[in-house]
Amino acid sequence: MDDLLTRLRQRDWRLTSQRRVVAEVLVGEHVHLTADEVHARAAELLPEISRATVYNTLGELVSLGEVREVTIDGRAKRYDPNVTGLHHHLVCTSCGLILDIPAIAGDPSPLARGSRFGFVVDAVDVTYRGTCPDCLAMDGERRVPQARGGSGRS
Amino acid sequence: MDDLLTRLRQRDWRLTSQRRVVAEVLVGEHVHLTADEVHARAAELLPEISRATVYNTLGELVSLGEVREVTIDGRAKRYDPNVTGLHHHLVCTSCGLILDIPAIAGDPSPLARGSRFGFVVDAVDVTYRGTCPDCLAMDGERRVPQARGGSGRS
DNA sequence: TCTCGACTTGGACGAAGTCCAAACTAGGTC
DNA sequence: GACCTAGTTTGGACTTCGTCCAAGTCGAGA
Repeated sequence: MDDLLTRLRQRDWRLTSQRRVVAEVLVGEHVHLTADEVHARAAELLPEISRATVYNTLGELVSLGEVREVTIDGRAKRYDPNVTGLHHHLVCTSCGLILDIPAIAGDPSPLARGSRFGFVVDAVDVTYRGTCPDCLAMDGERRVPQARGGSGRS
Repeated sequence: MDDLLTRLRQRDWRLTSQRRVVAEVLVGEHVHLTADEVHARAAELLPEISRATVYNTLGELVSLGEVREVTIDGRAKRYDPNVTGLHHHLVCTSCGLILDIPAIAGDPSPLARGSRFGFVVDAVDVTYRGTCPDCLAMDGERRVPQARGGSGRS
């Protein structure tokens, strides 16, 4: 966390209390929060923080490469503080659980694939969709799908 | 196209003119249209068709497995009529071009990856993001990014 | 401490998508 | 062909997610 703040300050990022709180929420939670969830968590620490500021700050953290933006379900974007290791996402379409899984040998190679089509590729998003162990166990029982936001260790 | 309509009718899908038009637009265009684009195209053939009907019909085609829903940029969902062959998407972040590229040996194996975590995986979305040849050629010239919706042969 | 430019705020706005009740119609039955 | 009914469509209201803007605030260098 302190590392992050130091890095940001080094890049002329003015360190306001709002930005600090947003960064804390993201790094502290280790899950994939939506902007609204970040706002809610941030507001617990700093009640007067505005939605616009949260959006601005998230956008900046993304463009600084400190946070990764993932769109899992086409609804709200989610913010993933895990940018250090290349990883993919395993998503439960029943309960919304999002798990980070490490990329392995044999996973798609960006450069090789893109170059065949003249593209210069700089990122690959891989999302596996399926059903998690818990939902599989619940089997026949009808369950109202609910967003779990991802308890994946990021 | 006729195959599609036959398949749908066999599944007790009531064949209305609205549904026929939406299916025609999707299959005819072979590109990745947004719901709004589908509505605009459909309205050329059937001016009184409503947005709600287009959304309903797209949702049904997706749940029937005749169309694939892809979220490329976190904005509008896009609808991909190519569900026959396993393929990935190559997206130009500069102009919005979307290209279908075939999956190849060495691409992620859904079942194997998911099972390590107790998941039963039924789909994988792979999106490569980068810059297309045209935008690379335009190089330094500042260009207003615009959605090209994807001219990829689906 | 002062100053200034970057940052924050709240509210308006816009795009994408959903919901609902009323009207309509495809397709089966007679 | 006429009738019937459940499934479909419509338009408009509504929700959610996100962006924009002008005015006010504040971090950090001088």
